[in-house]
Amino acid sequence: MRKPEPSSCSSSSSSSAGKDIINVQNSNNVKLRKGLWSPEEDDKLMNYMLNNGQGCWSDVARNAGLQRCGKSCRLRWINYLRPDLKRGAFSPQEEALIIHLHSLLGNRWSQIAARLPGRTDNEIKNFWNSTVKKRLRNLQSGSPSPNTSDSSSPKHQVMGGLISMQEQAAGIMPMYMDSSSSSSSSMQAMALNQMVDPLHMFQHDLNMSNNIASGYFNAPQYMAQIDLGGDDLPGGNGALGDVDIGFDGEMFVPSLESVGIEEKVETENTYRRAMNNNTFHNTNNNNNINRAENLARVGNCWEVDQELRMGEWDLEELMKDVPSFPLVDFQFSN
DNA sequence: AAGGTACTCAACCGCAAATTA
DNA sequence: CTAATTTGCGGTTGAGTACCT
Repeated sequence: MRKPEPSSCSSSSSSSAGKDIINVQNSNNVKLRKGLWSPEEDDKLMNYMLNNGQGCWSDVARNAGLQRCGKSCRLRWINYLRPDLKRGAFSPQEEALIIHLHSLLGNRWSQIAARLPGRTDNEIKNFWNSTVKKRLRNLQSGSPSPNTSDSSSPKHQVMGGLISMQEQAAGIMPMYMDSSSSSSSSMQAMALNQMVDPLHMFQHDLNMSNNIASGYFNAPQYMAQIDLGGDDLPGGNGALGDVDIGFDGEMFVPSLESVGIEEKVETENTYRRAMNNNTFHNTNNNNNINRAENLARVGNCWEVDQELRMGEWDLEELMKDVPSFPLVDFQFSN
């Protein structure tokens, strides 16, 4: 282990992370550009990657004729140019899953991103830091989120539902809501997550919008195979509203004092096992296989069977019952 | 319409792990 | 085995933009 060379991408020629184009020199006196990528640079990198695949990133930068360091090329490809990237706002399911995964994984953005194909760790990190963190803060202070006032956008409808849940939660379990430390943030998210169960959201979303749920699984079939109605889950009573993501019913809030992480995970696992065994595994179709192959061909950064480990406990074991998104792609038709 | 504030997101930095020579 | 290099990650910054007063 050693520090990177001063001439590398982390050159201290500028402390700005801003978007001005700044030229720095590497050890070969070749000027390296920094800052925003031009469309021409994007084209060069895209063409090179599609034709040659991923190799050593410094070679990519050189061979593609880019005056960028390899690190910059890698970042640009992973966060912006990769053909499998999703665009647009996070779906309610993705949002719920992020909250859920963050409660399990903390700030391990790359591992969270690995469960959300088409999303990058940077994207998720930004989403968390700007949107979710703010909501947790509002929850902590008890003040309503400014976002809740905008009920016109679908995203805000969903998150408005989230907020109202958070506000309910704030009165119930204030002990989890009073610190900005990361661990406490995780606890907040966990507390939140106990009510914002992604599976519950999946189920409700399917209930109310089978007509728009498309992609790799058949929603009506799913409903027929497993009875996971809101009444079956500890997070809801099945009395679902028509706009918010179904939190307007009364909430069952488990005692947090009595539910540790392991218990919580096991409780959730109980519900997820049936789901995974009966539904998701049956949906592994050719689309997914081909997609995975294509991604491998262009050097994609996530792997379907990525092995996950965290600290001293077996992350894979912990995560095995969390729906794996490579098997379920939420694409909504217009 | 103008100025101020809040928010988003692309891109940077530093560090550490992994890999290669 | 060691040093050098590459890769990957999480934290942070700041320009651009949307929203508010």
